[in-house]
Amino acid sequence: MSVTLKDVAQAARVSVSTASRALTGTGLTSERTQQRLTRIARELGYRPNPIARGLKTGQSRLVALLVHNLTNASFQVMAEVIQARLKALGYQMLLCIGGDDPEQESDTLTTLVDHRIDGLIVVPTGKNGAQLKALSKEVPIVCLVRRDDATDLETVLADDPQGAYLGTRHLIELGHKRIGLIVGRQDTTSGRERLSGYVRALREAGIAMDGTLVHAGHFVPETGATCARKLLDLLRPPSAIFVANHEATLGVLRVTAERNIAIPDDLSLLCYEDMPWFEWHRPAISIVDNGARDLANLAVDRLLHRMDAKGNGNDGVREYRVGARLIKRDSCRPIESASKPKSSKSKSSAAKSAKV
Amino acid sequence: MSVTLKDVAQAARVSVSTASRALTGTGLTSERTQQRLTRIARELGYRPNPIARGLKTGQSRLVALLVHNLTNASFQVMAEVIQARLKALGYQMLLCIGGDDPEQESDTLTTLVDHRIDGLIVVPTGKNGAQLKALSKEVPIVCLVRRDDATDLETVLADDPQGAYLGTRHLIELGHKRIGLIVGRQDTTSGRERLSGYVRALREAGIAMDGTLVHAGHFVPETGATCARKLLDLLRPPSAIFVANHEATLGVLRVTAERNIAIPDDLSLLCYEDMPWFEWHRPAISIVDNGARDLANLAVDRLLHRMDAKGNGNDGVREYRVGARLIKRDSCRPIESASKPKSSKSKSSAAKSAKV
DNA sequence: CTGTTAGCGCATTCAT
DNA sequence: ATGAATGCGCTAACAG
Repeated sequence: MSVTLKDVAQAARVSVSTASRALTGTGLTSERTQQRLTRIARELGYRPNPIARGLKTGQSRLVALLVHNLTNASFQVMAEVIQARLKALGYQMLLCIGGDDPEQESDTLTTLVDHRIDGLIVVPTGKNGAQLKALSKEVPIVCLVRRDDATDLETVLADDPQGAYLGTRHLIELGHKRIGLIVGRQDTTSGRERLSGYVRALREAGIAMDGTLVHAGHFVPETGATCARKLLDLLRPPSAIFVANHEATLGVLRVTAERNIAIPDDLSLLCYEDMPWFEWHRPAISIVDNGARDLANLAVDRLLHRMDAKGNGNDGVREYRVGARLIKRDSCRPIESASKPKSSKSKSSAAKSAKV
Repeated sequence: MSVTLKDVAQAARVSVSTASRALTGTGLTSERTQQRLTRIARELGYRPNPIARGLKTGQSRLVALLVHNLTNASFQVMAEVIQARLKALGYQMLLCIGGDDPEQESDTLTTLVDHRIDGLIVVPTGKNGAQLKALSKEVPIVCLVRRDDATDLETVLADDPQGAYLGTRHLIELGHKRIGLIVGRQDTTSGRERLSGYVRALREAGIAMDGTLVHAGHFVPETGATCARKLLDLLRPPSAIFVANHEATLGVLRVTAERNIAIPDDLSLLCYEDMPWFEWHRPAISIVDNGARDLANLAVDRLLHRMDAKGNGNDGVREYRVGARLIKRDSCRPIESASKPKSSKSKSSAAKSAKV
């Protein structure tokens, strides 16, 4: 079938090992044979067999990325960035989609080490800490976006406390007092941390926390719809909603569309994590940018570092943070007076009836 | 490090070959030893080494998917679907992103066969036909979404002629006579075919084709912006635009937003290929659905078929089509009279000022 | 600097 | 039905 090292060696009338040494570029061969072998290999169209090499060396030039899905815009850019970086380094990316399901994650994890991957970047569900910890002895692992609390792995996180704080403070500065929060599950790093940022901003502003304004839920659009309805059905609905659960954003938008709620006139809307179309949506949607691209790059950096410093175990493990940024667009607007909660409501219903 | 077949064999006091036979489930062992070995293997936590197995068998349980990017919504769902299907069958998916760049494609292709992938689903750039053809002798290949004209590979395509026809006819039925078309590069299957569908619908309706209304361009948002501007700057601008170049959609939206063009009042907009947010956009954007999910499923089906019928070469190669569907939402509206282009314009500006 | 030998983990042929 | 032996393609330890 394909041309092997043996073929090259024979053609060059040297032993297989000489050929190997010459082509792998260990300086253990004479300059001349080195060049000669390289030439012959090229002429013959020799391509080393990574499988055979892997069997010997225990390496595969395969690096896996395990994410929950590809619908989440952050995961998309991370996958693209990571794949590009890895390919440039001669690695192939094994992309796995775990669906945020612990069982699938566990499953995938084992098959991945079976395949002798050289490294792993994983967005952990958080339910397979023990397994992850065990695997980390076999292969360098970097956790991305979420921490797995049961482990002590190198971890690259967004600065969610800061991001949520930034966003909430922005809304407060615009005069909003009743700010609805739709946030991710509280058993995830980001879920907890974004809530904490929200709470801190409120406290700093001397605004009493109102539990009815905060909803935590699963990472699906339906969550957004359900929570948005609950918020808008409140006796005193919020004048702004901070959607800090990326996946829920579509659901929220659906509800505001259904109810003909004008943004930002009737309601200010701030979302977490950018999507390409947020900018073209009307109104353009203001966001807290989590820095997906930089997160991915940093994760690759850290992984490569650990892959180089091979065998160092979980030595010098660290947690990294990539700062968030507020990107103001057109979906948030100032509230003039804080003392007329009715006004906004009547205004919206007026707009509604006018439209019908 | 990890437990090997030898370990299992020793623990069971049998030879390695017996262990191998028992565990791979060739019926060449006694029922009893079969079960005993299975049990012991499980107890020891034995996991076969795919690398070693691959070296022997020439297979890897790896199937590659090569797409242009993950920004395109269709590619996202295809990647998700394909990965899910493959994993269920015990394959790992190698996701590669080629950026629609022939050189990258060629590069990736060779490394993939180096890795002895068992199958390949590829969205070809169309510039590496020869290579693809050669590789198809080593590994089953299915082309997806685009055909590579220089090859005769099994190919799964969307029914773009039909889809474009459907979309164009829809606009015509709404009374539009001047329909702008922004379509993909004409050196791609989809680009050519969508144009042809547009042309056919026009011809059937007895509408003369106006070259200034048709723009073909690269698959990037900028294309959409550029083309939209050209169309709107026309002395007699179109009353509807059919964006049949998925990636260009954002660019078109940007321009209409910039110019405060109301959709569908000032301009009807129809897009090709769905995106999750099209439904929540205001107005909700009507689309021609290319059936990404079904395309992916069919591609996997065909690939598996060819992988089973191993060695059959390019025998019985076929081209498959997945039909398109029109999904009407709110971005297209009927034109009452063909002779009052001014009316719609003044109306929209009235609406606009009313809102301000 | 080069050739010889061995072995990675497994599947498979040939014996028995 | 089982064991012994061979080799997939490559790298590395060991001689020379």
